[in-house]
Amino acid sequence: MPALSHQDVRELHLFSEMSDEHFQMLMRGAYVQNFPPQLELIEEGAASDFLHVLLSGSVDLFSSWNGRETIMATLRPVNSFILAATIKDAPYLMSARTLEKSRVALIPSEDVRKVFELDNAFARAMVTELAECYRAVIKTQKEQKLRTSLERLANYLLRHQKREGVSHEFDLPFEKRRLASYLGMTPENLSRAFKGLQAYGVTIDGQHITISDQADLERFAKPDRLLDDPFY
Amino acid sequence: MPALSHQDVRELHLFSEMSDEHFQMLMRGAYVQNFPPQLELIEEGAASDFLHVLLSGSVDLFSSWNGRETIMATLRPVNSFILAATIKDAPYLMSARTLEKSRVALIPSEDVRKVFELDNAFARAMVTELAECYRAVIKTQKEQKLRTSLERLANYLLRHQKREGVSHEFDLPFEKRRLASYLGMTPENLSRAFKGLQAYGVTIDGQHITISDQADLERFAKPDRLLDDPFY
DNA sequence: TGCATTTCGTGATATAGATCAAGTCCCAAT
DNA sequence: ATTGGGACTTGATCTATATCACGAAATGCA
Repeated sequence: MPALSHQDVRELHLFSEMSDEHFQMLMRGAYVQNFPPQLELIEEGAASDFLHVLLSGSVDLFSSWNGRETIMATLRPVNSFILAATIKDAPYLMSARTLEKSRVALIPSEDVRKVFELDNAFARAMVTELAECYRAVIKTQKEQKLRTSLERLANYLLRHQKREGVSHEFDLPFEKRRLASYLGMTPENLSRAFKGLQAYGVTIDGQHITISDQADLERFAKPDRLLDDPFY
Repeated sequence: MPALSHQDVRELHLFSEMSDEHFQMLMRGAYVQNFPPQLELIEEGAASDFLHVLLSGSVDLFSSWNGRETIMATLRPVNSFILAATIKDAPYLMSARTLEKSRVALIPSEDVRKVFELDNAFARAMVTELAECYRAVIKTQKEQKLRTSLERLANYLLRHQKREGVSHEFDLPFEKRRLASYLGMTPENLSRAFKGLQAYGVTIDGQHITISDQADLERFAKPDRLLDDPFY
């Protein structure tokens, strides 16, 4: 594993507090790989052999049952994923695939569990990480159950706007079919939803979004810190 | 906090591995309270003052937004709840209310965070607990997104049957209106779903369920260890 | 430059489930 | 015994969203 990637991993909260010695133990068996787009990294049901850390690119977590499939989350760098399966030594509950060309660090699960027993700072960082993951899923589930697709889109736009710095114009970060899946709706309905938001001053041209009446959109979207604030 | 309740809490995996000294530190500020049915113990958005441990009775975790409300989970004793909010010192993401007369142990969040820093075994137990909670939510979300209401009911019946020992007859553990909410559907639709399952050999008389054709029901329900096995 | 593929938009229709409105049954209090 | 309320059922709509079908636009590639 090249030293540069080490540094990226080390800077993650999950790994930043542990001792150098234990970090080296983790890195010894770890390696970094470049994956092409649309490659399945993980299949749900398989044993968790590696803790994954996404260094660049992006990754979807998805699940299937009885021929149906749904996207559970979309990950951006730098972030670890499937920590819970790794630490419990349990099968993955979700599959993962790259969306674009991506660099991923693979750390053997066995090493993670061993170092977890040795390093108290690592164990504590894991508590924080898992608590954050837990809360993120709860927020997603709340949003899915409590908001209509139009409301989810409106709030997504407001969140994205905030993330990018508060300008009234910005571009969508990925294609609409993926945005649709991420928001739990079909591409067709996403089209209609964008049309529906025109009534609240949202115009769209290709990937480019313009929010002409911020107050009106917010009045409709009713953003809520317990659902939309990433730090809560 | 009476010694008997101490014992119940101590036996939870979360508290069983820590030192006696640190357990006493937690129990010193803790107390047990009896609550009547339908009492709101926690309101979402509030600061997390106490880690809760349900000793007897049952509790619903639910959320609201914009006048809508949804049940996120139903808890049975003995279990802790809102651990993630407590350890992150963040506001509750869900509200909690008793369903029946319930005994709950309240442990000051500040003490939990303090002991978490001192006791390594406690920190590690927390990792396990949070990983389990995380996986439980993921399973719920998968089930909600991938299964229809009829499929959810069918699988619920199979899970409940297994939990109670594999008899072909059993009683529902709570009233149908609550079961409906738990399964993410309306009471009306639950009625219709029960009728729909008659085609697969399920008969219902009041609270009493009879599964006359186990194989047929399983063929329809397609239970999956990644969704339905509580230990995965 | 031109062709093929994919993405996007839009209308028509289908479907799962919610909501609304009665009506039945059961139980508990008077 | 009578009454009243709650839980449950059932049927009739209503609504959000999915699915299907097709044409237009954009994109990539030879």
